[in-house]
Amino acid sequence: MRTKELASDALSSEHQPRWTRRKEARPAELLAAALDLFVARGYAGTRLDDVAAQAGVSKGTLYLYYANKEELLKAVVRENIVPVVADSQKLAAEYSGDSATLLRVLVFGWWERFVNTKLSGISKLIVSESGNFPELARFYHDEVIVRIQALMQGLLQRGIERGEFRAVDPVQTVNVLFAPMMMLSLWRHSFGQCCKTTLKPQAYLENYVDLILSSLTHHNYESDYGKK
Amino acid sequence: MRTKELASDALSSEHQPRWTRRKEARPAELLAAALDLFVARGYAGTRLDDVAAQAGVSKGTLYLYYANKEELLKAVVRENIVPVVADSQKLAAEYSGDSATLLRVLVFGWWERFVNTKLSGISKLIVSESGNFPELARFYHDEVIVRIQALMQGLLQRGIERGEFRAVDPVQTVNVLFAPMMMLSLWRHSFGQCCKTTLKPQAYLENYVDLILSSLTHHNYESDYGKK
Amino acid sequence: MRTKELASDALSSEHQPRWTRRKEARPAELLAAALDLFVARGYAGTRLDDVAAQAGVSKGTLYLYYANKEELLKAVVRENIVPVVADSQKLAAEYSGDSATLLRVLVFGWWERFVNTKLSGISKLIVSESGNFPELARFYHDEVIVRIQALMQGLLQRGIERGEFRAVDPVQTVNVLFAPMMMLSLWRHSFGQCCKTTLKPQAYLENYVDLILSSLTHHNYESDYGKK
Amino acid sequence: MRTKELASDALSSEHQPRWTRRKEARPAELLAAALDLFVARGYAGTRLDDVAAQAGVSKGTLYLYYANKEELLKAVVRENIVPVVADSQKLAAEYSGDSATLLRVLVFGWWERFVNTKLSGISKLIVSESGNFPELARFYHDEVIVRIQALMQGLLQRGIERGEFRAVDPVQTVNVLFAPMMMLSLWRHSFGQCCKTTLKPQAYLENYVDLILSSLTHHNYESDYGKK
DNA sequence: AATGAATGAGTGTTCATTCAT
DNA sequence: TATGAATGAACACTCATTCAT
Repeated sequence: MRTKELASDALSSEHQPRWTRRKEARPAELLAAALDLFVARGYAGTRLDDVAAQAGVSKGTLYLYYANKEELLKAVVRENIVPVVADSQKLAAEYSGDSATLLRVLVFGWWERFVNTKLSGISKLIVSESGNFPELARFYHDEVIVRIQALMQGLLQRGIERGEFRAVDPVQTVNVLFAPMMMLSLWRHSFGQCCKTTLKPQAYLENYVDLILSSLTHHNYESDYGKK
Repeated sequence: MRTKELASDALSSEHQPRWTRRKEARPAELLAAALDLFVARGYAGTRLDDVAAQAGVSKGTLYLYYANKEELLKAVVRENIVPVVADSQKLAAEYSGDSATLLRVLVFGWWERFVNTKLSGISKLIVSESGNFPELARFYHDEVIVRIQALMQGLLQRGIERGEFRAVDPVQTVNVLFAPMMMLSLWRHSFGQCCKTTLKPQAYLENYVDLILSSLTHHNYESDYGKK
Repeated sequence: MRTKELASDALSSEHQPRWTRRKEARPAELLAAALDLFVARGYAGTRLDDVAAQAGVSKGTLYLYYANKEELLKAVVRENIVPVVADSQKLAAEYSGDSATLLRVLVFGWWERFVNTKLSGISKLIVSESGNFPELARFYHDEVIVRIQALMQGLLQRGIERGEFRAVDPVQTVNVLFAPMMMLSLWRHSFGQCCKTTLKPQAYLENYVDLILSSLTHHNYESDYGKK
Repeated sequence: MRTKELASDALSSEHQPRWTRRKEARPAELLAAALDLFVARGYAGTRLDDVAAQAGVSKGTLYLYYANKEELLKAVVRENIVPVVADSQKLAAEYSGDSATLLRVLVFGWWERFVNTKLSGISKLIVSESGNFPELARFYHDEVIVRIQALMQGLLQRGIERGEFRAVDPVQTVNVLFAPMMMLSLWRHSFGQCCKTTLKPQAYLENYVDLILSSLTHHNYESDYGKK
């Protein structure tokens, strides 16, 4: 084994044999397979045999990269979450137009880059398995949900400050604003898979934005917030 | 319960019967135990041993009432769902005041009778297991979700007809209106269990109703709906 | 229930109410059901639930009459075997004609009263379960097989003494003579149930008798028996 | 094997590997263990734990090779049956002497290579379990019984054509000829195991052949066959 | 680095048996 | 005598994990 390593090191600068390149690619393939299966069948319903098979490796190989099933799940979540937040934050920071449009852009951006993607399956997975893996849920909550909500909260404050939105409590309102996005993610991976449903994402999102904006621009509405 | 225990304690020193004939009570006890555990640990994570133990019977007894684990799950769902819909519909039919107040009453009614109850755990369960039990999800969708949405849709139409609400597309809007309620149910049984969260149900619901009503009463808002 | 019993007692001298007669009939009904099911499904494959159900009683009742499953099996065998041997022996004792005809009569008698009857299922059952219930097999061997072979042996000796049959070793020959009868019983309850087979009982028995008689009446055949 | 054991003994004081890679040998070992136990205890009475233990592996290993208990049984039957038929047919094809001797050779050949072997246990097993596994019985019937009977039928026709045997109906007679062989197989694995019996295989077979030949060479016997 | 044969604890399910009524 | 609810030991089968190669 020692000699083998030395030999391959010696060769690696000249040409890349297939297995060397795959060495780095393995985790990605494994995570992709795991993501698919975890989302499709849930944690318990996913057999590592199948993950390995779908990734084109043997079951033993899986254990070279991930200590056990739980670690694999954590890796799936971690690896897929990092880009999400970064994307969102960049999107928000770059924008400089009016707040209503920014809301629109954000919402449809999330649709394209998250909800309409395998990534939304992770939300579903984490919600489903939160009972068995609380730390994972906490991780996801802190790394993803909190940040997105912070983003939304910033948007609300920006709109209020610029006089575009009426004064609402940004902290509490954010939870409500967040709900339809989260539900859309869960819906697609639950009832969306097995029921004939009237919910059409585009129309749903249009209505969602419409509802929010009509509310936020309703300057003479007397909410409870102002009074307290 | 207290008196019962004392009474049986007084007698128990002589001999403890292995079991008591309680055919009528059994199913309810079993379903209660199953509901608790399914909600807490998910389908796969729930052992029938534990369900039986929590119900105070042996594992074999479980099979006298439910053919297998899946049937037990189905029974849990079915038995707990029937009253929900009835309650909701009665609540709506009885009301005759203004639509805004009706919305308030409905929302806080659901909170009290569903979301703030074990029943919301069923929603979580069904969403989580929808991949493994699509029929069950379909059943829940058709029996619960669709009916509640129909209720909400009726409310919207009522408000529009009475001139209380501006004209929105009732069919699409309903999906958005439904989202925060559904999310609250899921949230309580996922992140609500393991994360420090700013989400406080009462405030959340207040804001939710506020947001909706401010939108629906914003008569001079130019939505896309009216234009098409 | 109390009054019912008293009433029926009072009436019982005049006519037999159904349940009183059934009290004595129970074991017979149970044995009949058990015979059917044991034969059809084997010992392990027969559930006492089904035996009870087919006999029209509850499972608990079964245990009032038979201590356990094994005892039930033994009873099935014992109860059904008694008449068999008696029948056979009476049949043989009564006959006074020529030995060839006696053989014919015996063979076709067994066919009618044993092989072509549920009873042959018992043979199959005992052979099948001999590994698990050796005592039962021993019992059957001693009570049935040995006696029938004794009968046949007597027939052979009678034929030889009367000069109708050539001299053969009665003890050893009997085993061979017995084989086709036994196999017919087993065949009907095994391959006869599931295979398209050329074996037709009537023709089979005709050929069997034919073969034996042609051999036994072959006086100038030089067998090994005479020489040793 | 000897050297291997010694070598491993020398090393074993340090650590005993949990298992050794023996993929090629496993099926044979498992089938041998299964054959033994199925024959000894019947299908239901055989625990896969025991099969695995007797084969020196864990229960899980069994499932690497056979999908379930039924498949294991089928494999036991299939694997052991193939050589039987081939042997029989070769034996018959090679012979060129007189038919009586051929009969003798065949009968004692079967004794040595089948009846006096574990293989006869399979017959017993299949007869016993024919009710639960009809397809298996059918398979055995078509692959083994039918072929052996065809062999015997050929022998009869050969003898008749060569004038060595009197004219009998080969089709029906074969069933009778086959019976004593089959019964001997069953007997050995049933009553032969638990009863003091006069049946001694050698003498039994001698008498069997004797009976058949004396019949077949009884040229002036008036059977029913010739008359129809 | 990669394999895949082997493991064994764990769980759903069955069913003979018991016993309060 | 009869019931049938309750039991619990037993067993087939699964699958995450290990490790010799």
